[in-house]
Amino acid sequence: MQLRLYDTLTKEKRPFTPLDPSNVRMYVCGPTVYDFAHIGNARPVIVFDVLFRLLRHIYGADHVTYVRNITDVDDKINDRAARDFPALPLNEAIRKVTELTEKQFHDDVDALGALRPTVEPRATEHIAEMRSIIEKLVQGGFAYVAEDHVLFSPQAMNAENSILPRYGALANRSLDEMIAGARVDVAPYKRDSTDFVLWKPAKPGEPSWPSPSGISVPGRPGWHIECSAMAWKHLGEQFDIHGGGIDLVFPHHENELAQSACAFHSDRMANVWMHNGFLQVESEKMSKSLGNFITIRESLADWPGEVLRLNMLKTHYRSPIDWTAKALEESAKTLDDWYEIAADVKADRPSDAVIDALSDDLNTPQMIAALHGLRNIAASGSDRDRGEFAATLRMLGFLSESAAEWKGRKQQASGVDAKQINDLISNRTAARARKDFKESDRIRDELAAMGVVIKDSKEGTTWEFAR
RNA sequence: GGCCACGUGGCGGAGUGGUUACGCAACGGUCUGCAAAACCGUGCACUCGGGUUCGAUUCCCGACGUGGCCUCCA
Repeated sequence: MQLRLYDTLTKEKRPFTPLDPSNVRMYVCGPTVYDFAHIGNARPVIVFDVLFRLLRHIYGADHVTYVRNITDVDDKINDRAARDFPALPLNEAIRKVTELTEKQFHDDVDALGALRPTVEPRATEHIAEMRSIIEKLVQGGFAYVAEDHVLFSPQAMNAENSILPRYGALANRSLDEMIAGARVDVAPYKRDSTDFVLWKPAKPGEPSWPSPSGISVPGRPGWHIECSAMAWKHLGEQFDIHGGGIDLVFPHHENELAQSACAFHSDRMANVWMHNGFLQVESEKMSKSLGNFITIRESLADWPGEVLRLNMLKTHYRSPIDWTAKALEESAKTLDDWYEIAADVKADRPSDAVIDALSDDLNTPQMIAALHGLRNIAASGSDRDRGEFAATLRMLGFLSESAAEWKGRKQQASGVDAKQINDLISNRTAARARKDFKESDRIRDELAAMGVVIKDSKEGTTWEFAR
């Protein structure tokens, strides 16, 4: 089935045609590394990992380039560095914060079953590219220097009657609306309220670099220019897919698009703009003030990463998702079942039904329905059926452990001694053999109190942990 | 205030102009000393009001409700 993707810019689902099938290129906005990533940050990581895997399946693993940046220059990083490492010079403190946070982020997303992107560029290593784009924008008349800042002018962009896209097209709003809706104080050096910063002077002690466009004092980049620079360096002037959270549509992606299109005199930056919906926790917006702020790290203490992964995919990526304990329990139960059936099976080839579901704009709920179908066939079918089920799950980033490892996690988490359980079960079996059902039921209750569920079958008694 | 998205059965959640989503829970059955597990089966739906249509949960208009963006945010 032909891959179809929904494009935020044109607001339609349409067939995906790569610019170059031998090198399909995708850029996704990554983390700003100043603290543990939260469960909301996990959504784009998982969603675009699934897309990455699908593209690799369709075009070949060596023919997809996935770039996810790391933003390591930001006020929040500076604040954190000053707070956590007050004794160090700021630059050193910043490096400590970004290195530590980057490691945390990698550990977390690895646990979620996400493949590492092809390239993970850091903003601070692309200052030259940023300066180069800024110079182009100033020379082209789209940006100007004012009080040691460089500002981009959306008005100038829209005044030019050429192939350039209209500023505001991605967020679907006009410049007039933005001017009318401006609610922040406009900096005095801006010509228009809609102008945004490409480069600004650094405060003393902050990380800084030589400025572009003849500005004599050192400075630092604005937020949006980073992504334009990193995408250009690693994917070229135009590429196939640009992704991120829906909250990035405006202003971040609108501005990125404007910068790149104007700098390269291009009608587009990416062919498809994809945005994942927001995540709520137990029907409430996640926020520090509500106290329902959940980090990936905290979630991983309660659930295997694959449970979080499956849970995330139960909802279509563009819809809002309500993150609840109930849903997680359900996901855990589903994975227990899948592990039992397929974890120790030799993988065959992935199922077309699942590829087809994903090819329809990443319809992961449909994909899961297809997985349930494969599961039922595998449970009573041939080794080949189980091989197909296993291969499909592995392609999607599941079944990274053996069935024993998976089961062992729960035992470990419960702190219960396996030998003690087996002894109790032996005693119960003996009691049942002499028809002492009062005693056998007592033992069963005792095990239940430990969170152990008994399963009797013709072959004997097995047990597992209840959730 | 402006812009946008969404409103499906007890819960989660796809999809479709006329025909089964899927999963969890529930209920019935098989099995069992009784249960659990497993397996088989069953029921339950498309916010409201108009319109278009032979026919709308699906298209259009309106109302109500929920969420998002407009400011750092995945």
